[in-house]
Amino acid sequence: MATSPVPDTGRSSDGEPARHAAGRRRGATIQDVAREAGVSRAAVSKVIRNAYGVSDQMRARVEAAIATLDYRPRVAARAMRGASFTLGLEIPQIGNDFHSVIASAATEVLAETSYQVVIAPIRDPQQGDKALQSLADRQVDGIVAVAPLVSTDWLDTLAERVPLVMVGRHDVSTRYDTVAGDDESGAEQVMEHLVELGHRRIAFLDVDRRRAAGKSYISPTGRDPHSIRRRVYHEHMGALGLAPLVVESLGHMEEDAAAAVSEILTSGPHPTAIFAGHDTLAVGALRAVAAAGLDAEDVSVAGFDDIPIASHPLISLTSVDQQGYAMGAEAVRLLLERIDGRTEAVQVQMPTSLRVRASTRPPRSVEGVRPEPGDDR
Amino acid sequence: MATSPVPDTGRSSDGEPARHAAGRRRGATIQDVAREAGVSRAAVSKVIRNAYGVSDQMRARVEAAIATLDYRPRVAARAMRGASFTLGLEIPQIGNDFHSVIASAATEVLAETSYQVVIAPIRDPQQGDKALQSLADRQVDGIVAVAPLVSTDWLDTLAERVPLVMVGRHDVSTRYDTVAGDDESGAEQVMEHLVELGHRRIAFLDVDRRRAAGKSYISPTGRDPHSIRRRVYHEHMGALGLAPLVVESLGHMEEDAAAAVSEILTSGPHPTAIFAGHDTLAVGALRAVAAAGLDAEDVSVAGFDDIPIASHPLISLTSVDQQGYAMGAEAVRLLLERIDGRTEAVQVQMPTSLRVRASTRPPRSVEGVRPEPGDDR
DNA sequence: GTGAAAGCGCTAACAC
DNA sequence: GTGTTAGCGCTTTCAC
Repeated sequence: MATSPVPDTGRSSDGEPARHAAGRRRGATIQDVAREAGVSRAAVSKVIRNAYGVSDQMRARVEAAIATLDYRPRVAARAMRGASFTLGLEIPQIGNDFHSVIASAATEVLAETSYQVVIAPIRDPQQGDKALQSLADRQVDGIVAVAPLVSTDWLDTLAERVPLVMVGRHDVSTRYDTVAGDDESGAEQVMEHLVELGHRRIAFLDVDRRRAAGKSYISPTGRDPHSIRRRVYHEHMGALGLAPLVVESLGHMEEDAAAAVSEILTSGPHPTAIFAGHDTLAVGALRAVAAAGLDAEDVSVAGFDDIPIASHPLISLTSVDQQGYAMGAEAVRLLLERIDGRTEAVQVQMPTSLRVRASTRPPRSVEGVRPEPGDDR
Repeated sequence: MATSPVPDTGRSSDGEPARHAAGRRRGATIQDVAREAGVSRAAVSKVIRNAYGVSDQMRARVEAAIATLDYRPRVAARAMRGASFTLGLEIPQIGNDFHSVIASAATEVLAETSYQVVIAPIRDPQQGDKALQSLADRQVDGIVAVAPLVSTDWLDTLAERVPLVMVGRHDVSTRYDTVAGDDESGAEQVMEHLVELGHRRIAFLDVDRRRAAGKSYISPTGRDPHSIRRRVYHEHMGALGLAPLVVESLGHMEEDAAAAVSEILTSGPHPTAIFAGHDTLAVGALRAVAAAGLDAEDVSVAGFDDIPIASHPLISLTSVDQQGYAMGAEAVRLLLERIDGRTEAVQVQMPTSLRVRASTRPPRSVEGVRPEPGDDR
């Protein structure tokens, strides 16, 4: 491993510096190092890979040469024969706090290994397959993807080529692993909480997936987190004899949700509580509620994921904690296991717990049980 | 470009499927495609690169073969000869909203080109050089980095190897471009605003950079955004004959800032206003203020960057908008220009404007001019 | 323990 | 217009 903190000139000891078309200097190659150290290329390769069969003396010479030339192995060249020592992380939206938490966890776990992470954002939700595919083209040694909008068959095929772990999918595949929250029980907790507070006109805020996904909309298997949360909502409403009301946002962004909620708040009687499909939508809902001059007693809002801002005292959003950080860490751990040879598929489900905060209150009209306005941090 | 949405088996038409050590199937190669189409490898290469000199007939045959085999060029192999068609984006912290905005912008601009983006998070602020270096090792065709903690010399040397654009640095290098906000005027606007409201005990909330950076602390050139903001703060306080008070957070995270601010709020007389070095710190400060049961008339808070949550009515943070999205887009544009051959360095400075919101109020003790509590969205 | 040789999959000259 | 050739920098047998 090179140690010099400054990239060197890459000038090999015995010749002119290699240059690229645009006059760019190229770094030293394994050949240069071998020459400098007076050994063969293979010997250098062994040293940098920590492989078996190098004498201490040779190792020292090679390491000195590496330091002198500030040699750095080209990942592309290594990837052609062996591994790239790179793991790909695919997240649907950069800037989504829940995804960020997962990414942070992954990055941190990987910091203890010799793997690098590259994050590939999906530029277009319809193109989840493209993004995953391009990660595979990049010859990463494994992929963690967060809830991509692709079919299980497609993933199965991809998994034949590269070790794969999915976060936020409940698929039971034999070829890749999954890590997901217990969406069923999480959603139940939300509904029970709202009902207990006395709410009856409860809306579910979801993304209009058909429009968000566009033409290549993947048929809902019913096993994705949002379908489950929505189904549980419907079941509870049905069981109580209440009329369901689904509010559909045009996208996953806060402003999309705010716009959708604004609309229902200004047109006639509105729900007294909103169960949002995830926290970013919930925060957008809060935006609309506050902008309309209303508060939690007019319209309570609950979310899912317990993103960091949810616990902010000024936001204080009731949400379902599904341990995003642990999910990300676990996903990476599973991936490393897979790279290491495991072939049986594993499904992990994280327990959920409801964090009750100030965004959910008994509706103004009802004499319900006052919750303690406790903030859990 | 292959069009089949599903990765195929990669079985070449005339032989057994290539397999990897771990029994992983490998995809078709350019050789397989050439065989299938009955042409040479070079011909296939020309077709996929859209290069000059291919007859329509041959192009059709090749494209059919590509589709049949679901051929996908290996990025690693391409990178060894030509370009990787990948741009690297280096952001200091995944999950920081300002960085996310920049990353989104970059991703969006690149979506219109044939370039892919990979994001490399810095796992350790002390290791900005490592992260950049590893992006270079990955043979990306260019790099956009957000305010890495490295010296200009180091960047100059790196820039000899790969096209480079820095965001949030005011360096004037001859070898790489910079895009930065007008930190000087932005900070002035904040200070003038706070003073005009009647504040006199104004604190500056900054990250304790020496501790955050650790041993490899890069000497402050004074040209980085935070040094400038802090200097302007000191200048204003000095000009008014006021005693400066710098509150130092242990890190860039919201909770670090909240902890630091909590401390000064509970120990004796506290400032009536806090100018935070960036919005994440400001949101953390608001957390501490709210947790202490105080509001904007007790302690006003202003930030820098105008991250999306700042405009949330429940947060309503006064902040300096430096057009993060435009910065990200501009950085990518400059990088593409550089890849295209430009060699003169360019420095872009974005204008700033203060978004006054509810988090800054006249101090309770003062009869100042009430600002309009306008929220700008 | 060490080195020579054979590729990995692709592109860029240069022949034809 | 099309095919042939020579590598890019690395890893990996397999002799020595």
